[in-house]
Amino acid sequence: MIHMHEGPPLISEAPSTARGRATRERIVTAAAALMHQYGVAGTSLDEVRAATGTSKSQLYHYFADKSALVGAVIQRQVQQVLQAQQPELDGIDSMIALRRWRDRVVAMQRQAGAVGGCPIGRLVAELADSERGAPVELVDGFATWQRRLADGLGRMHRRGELDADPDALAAGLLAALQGGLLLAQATRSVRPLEAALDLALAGVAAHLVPAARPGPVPGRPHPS
Amino acid sequence: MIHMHEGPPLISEAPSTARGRATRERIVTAAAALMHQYGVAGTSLDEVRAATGTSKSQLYHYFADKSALVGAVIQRQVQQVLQAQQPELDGIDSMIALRRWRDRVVAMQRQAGAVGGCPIGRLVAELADSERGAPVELVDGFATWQRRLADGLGRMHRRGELDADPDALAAGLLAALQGGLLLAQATRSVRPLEAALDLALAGVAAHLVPAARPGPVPGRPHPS
DNA sequence: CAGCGGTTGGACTGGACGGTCCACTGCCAG
DNA sequence: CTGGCAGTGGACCGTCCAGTCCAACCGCTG
Repeated sequence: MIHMHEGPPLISEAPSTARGRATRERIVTAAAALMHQYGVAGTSLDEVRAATGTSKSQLYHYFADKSALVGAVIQRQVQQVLQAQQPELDGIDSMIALRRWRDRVVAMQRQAGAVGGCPIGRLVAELADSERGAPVELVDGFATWQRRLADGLGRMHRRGELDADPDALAAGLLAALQGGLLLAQATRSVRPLEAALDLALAGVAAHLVPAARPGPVPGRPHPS
Repeated sequence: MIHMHEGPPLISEAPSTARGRATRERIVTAAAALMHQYGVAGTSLDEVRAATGTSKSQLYHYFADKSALVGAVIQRQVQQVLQAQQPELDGIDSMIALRRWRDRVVAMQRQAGAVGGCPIGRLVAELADSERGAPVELVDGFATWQRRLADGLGRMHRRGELDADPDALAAGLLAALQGGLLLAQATRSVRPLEAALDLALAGVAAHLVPAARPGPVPGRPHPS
């Protein structure tokens, strides 16, 4: 079981030369790929070493210990995932944009051979501990991801097009994505992912205020 | 990395006395609990041994190797999960029944301290391999779970109350549940689970045929 | 009570893995 | 050219862990 460290720095060394930075980068990249495929526990430092053509001392030169390396991998994956959807994620304030995002996510998964779920999701499942929960970096990753979704939804809400809590909808969408990816990974097919996202999108659409205009929907107060 | 075995039996011994069966049972139960909490890789056989007050030779008397034990744990967890929702899962053929199921699942998670996701989900995340996917037992577990949901939905569909593919809806619901549990585990709160299920339920409701109404739905022959 | 199969205890082994240590090399500043 | 420091190579250590082995034990049946 790997526990994320807490407390004092433990930042190990930040490389000061270009070569050093390149090596560190190479290590994190390879480690991220290996851990995505085989899991954190299933990836040994020797494998990372072999995959990068580095030596043991370099790993420990740039990272205090394995959990520090895992921390770096987490940061990288969070950044990577968010960046990959950046364009579609930025301005989700209409059903059309939401569908574009859906298509993008599905396409990415299909391109990846419908194999291997969300890197963040996998890390959470593996690293979450009953008493301390998941590492903060991961929780934060989910949080900003959800916020990005909620931002656009919030705009729709403020425009009076949506009559539900944008945060809850965003959480639901994110959950649908994660669950869809999990099932997709299990069945090695994108179908469950599509089903999950479509169902969630239908749920969002159900909270659309029918006409921009007239009168409140029966039993559902119209937002100011 | 643990791989599930395939090929020849490898069933090890089935206990023939009551005492033997009790011991085997004790081992599987404890192993399931440990693996749910710490993951498969994070649970050593020595820990299982200690938790059950058994000896190494007993573990290897009843299970060929660790992966056989994992297989038994999987079977147990699948059965356990499905059984826990049996009553609510059995006749999901109305929105009311669907909500009852939702409430049941949320209550179970809340009771568990909003900690630790779905046992099956965790196993899938940890054991799924890029090239061979998840162990069949797990995929089957998901499949029967989804079928249970789809059965009720199918009845609604045949009654003309639902205008969508019951299988896709079931997959979406299951994904929402899994994703919701993952987020719940990360944030240690049931909120995301509620949000996920509510959104999915809204999605199902959106596919309800407006009036129960007489006569065939357009384009969809009414079943005899 | 003798024998036997199912069951149990626990020492032992070989290898994997995280982590340490020290000697060396390349690069840049003075 | 040279001293020094970031960067590198890789042998080595202690621990953990899956899996092996054999000697005992229990409870049944003949």
